[in-house]
Amino acid sequence: MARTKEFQIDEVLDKAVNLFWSKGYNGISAEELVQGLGLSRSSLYDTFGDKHSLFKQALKRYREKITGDVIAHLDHAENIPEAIKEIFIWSQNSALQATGPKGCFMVNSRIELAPHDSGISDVVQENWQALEDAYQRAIKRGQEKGQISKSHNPRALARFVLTNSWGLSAYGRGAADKKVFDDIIKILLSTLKSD
Amino acid sequence: MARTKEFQIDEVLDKAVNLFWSKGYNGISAEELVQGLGLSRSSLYDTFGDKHSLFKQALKRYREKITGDVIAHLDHAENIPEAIKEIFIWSQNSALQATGPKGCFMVNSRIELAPHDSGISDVVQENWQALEDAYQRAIKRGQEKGQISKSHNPRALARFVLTNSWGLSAYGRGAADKKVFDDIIKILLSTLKSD
DNA sequence: ACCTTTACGGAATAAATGTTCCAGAAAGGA
DNA sequence: TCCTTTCTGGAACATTTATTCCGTAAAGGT
Repeated sequence: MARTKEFQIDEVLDKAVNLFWSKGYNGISAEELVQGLGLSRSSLYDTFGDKHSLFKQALKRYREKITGDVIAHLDHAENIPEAIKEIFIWSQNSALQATGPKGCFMVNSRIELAPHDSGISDVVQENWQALEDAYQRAIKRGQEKGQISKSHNPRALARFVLTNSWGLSAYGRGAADKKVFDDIIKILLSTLKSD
Repeated sequence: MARTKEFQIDEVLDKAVNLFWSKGYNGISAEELVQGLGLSRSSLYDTFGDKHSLFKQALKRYREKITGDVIAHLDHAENIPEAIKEIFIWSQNSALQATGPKGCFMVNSRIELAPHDSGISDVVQENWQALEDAYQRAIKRGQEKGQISKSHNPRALARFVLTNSWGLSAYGRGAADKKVFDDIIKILLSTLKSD
């Protein structure tokens, strides 16, 4: 055997997620990545391949960690409207905090790269579908429990919730007003419950 | 007097809008701009300044033409829910067409640049505010006419509509399913009308 | 017809970007 | 302890990028 790596792959990948999430694929340079990730150029290329390959791995890591958590939250929820509200509040908090990357890494990547990069588009597409399915399952259970209106089918409502989530992700990427989040969350929940 | 320009500034700006809208600020090179705009490098820099300045002018042009049209449409509308529906159908059509830039140039720019570029952020911010105000005016008239539910105030509903519009803009930037647009439009309009 | 002003085309430039390469050092097994 | 493996730091590379410069040509007013 030989020398072992001086870094944890997942830790570096988490840093890569934050860097790409914050500045985008084209917005960050190889030099900034080397600085931000804290390992040498050669280790970076040996371990993760080129910039595009690193980006894709970071995107997949986000899919597992962040999106995975949201899906788990929905799948374990008892009170569905409350669970959805919590997800939106979480998004609101991250938008209003001074530090940390803004918006949603998947939405950002879809907008920056999806039209011209089918490899990235595939990852982003799977992420939307997984979320749509998770919302759909949760909303269906919510309807069976009488927590959510049955005036629209679960699939359509899932897409509706997700569209609002994406809209707020885009909004939260710029100067954001808490009142806008409050308004959206309030109306969205009243739409889910009404009937 | 001296020689006159061989191009129309606004025509070039329209082309610049399409190029930046399609590939983003960092995604397009100066070389591609020269090719796509059809004028020489020196004319380009003499007339519009550097790349960043050209981008800002393109963004402002979009604000006048595209956003301006939407606001005018809302301000002249008699049937408000119908007018809103038309705007969303227009967005749907552009997303489903094979050609042409996808999504909304303002949303794209907010996501790519707003967090790190205050000059661009200002333009994007003004665009959101102008649209929010226009939706607010229209929805207020709709409520007075009995076309729109009064269970939420016009400002909150305006923000809600705009968030859905932005969510669909992000969605429409990748592979888009007509059924998703149909679902969102249907639920959004039923939310506006219900009481 | 001339002269001033300004657009034009393209070469030229300096900086930044993504990537590779190499020599040395460190780790662990034999 | 030695040897093999492979990680590491940094120099080096080719390419691309954004921008400037300059000689030439064209337009319009006098």
